[in-house]
Amino acid sequence: MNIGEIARMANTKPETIRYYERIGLLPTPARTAGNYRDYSVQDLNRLTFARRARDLGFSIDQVRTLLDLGANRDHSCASVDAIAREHLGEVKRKIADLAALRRELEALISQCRHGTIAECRILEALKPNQDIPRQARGRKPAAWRAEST
Amino acid sequence: MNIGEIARMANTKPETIRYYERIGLLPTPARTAGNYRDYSVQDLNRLTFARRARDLGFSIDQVRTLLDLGANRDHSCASVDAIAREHLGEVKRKIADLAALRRELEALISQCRHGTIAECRILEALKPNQDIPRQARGRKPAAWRAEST
DNA sequence: ATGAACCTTGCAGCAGCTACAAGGTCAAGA
DNA sequence: TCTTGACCTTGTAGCTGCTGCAAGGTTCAT
Repeated sequence: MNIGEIARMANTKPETIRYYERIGLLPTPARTAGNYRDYSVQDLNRLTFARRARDLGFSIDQVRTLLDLGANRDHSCASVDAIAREHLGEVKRKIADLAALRRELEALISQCRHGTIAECRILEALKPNQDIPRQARGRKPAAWRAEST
Repeated sequence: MNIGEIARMANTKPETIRYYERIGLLPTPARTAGNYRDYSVQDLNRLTFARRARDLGFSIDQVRTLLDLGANRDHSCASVDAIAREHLGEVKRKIADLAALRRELEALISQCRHGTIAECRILEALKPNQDIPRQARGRKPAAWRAEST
């Protein structure tokens, strides 16, 4: 198979495959007489595995490790489990972070009174809160000013 | 204020501030006799605003727009609202993608039987499904893009 | 023979910083 | 006064994971 064929089969692109080769995630393939990359079924399997793991959000380094682990058939799969769990942990953390973010944004947006910029609560809420002392915040907005591009 | 002081006050780093200046997010500041950057309170406010917006996940471009919008006090704040809503939409989409991912990972991990690599279900599940008969079972979650923040 | 559709290499770019290196400046202590 | 060390300056390269482009080579059909 040439690079375009394997790319279609693995649902990816030639550029990505060459990139994977460059960073050592895929072995350097055989070459045809015309210097085209010539891939085997093993190459396709390795690439497909890598793509699937990437789609699940594993980092390139994690994919590399998973591929390496897969080579030792007698080894315990505990390390595989550990990598998956670690990744799951990261995903959960990201979800929590984004959920907090969503709450903040929703609070921000819910304050919009659809007036002018001068009384915009969203911008207010983003502002440095140094001079919000006791009064309502509308009074000293010149504290920050944008100058143009 | 020199760059280190303003950095501490805005809870960021000199490198970041110089970067913001380079990309035009912050204006070029005054300079001292010794060619040190010399920041005003306005600079600090602008930077603090930018950092807060960035912490809430707004892109640099969105921050730039928000800052520009903030300059026209008479303008309607509808565009500010729109940007915030758009960002909220992105955040929600990301949360949904990550939630799908989490379910897949949990399914993967729950299959681990703690045996050898040869019988590892996690690796199995990641493998090219070329010998999974006729059921087209190749779906993947929405192509989510991992990112840092 | 010619043209399209591929392939090759190398390099630049995206976001949003971060981390150097090699030198200049400044305030404090001996 | 001199020296130390903590800052500052510029410029440049690196991070992740690709993606795109340019300039040229190959293959295949017509």
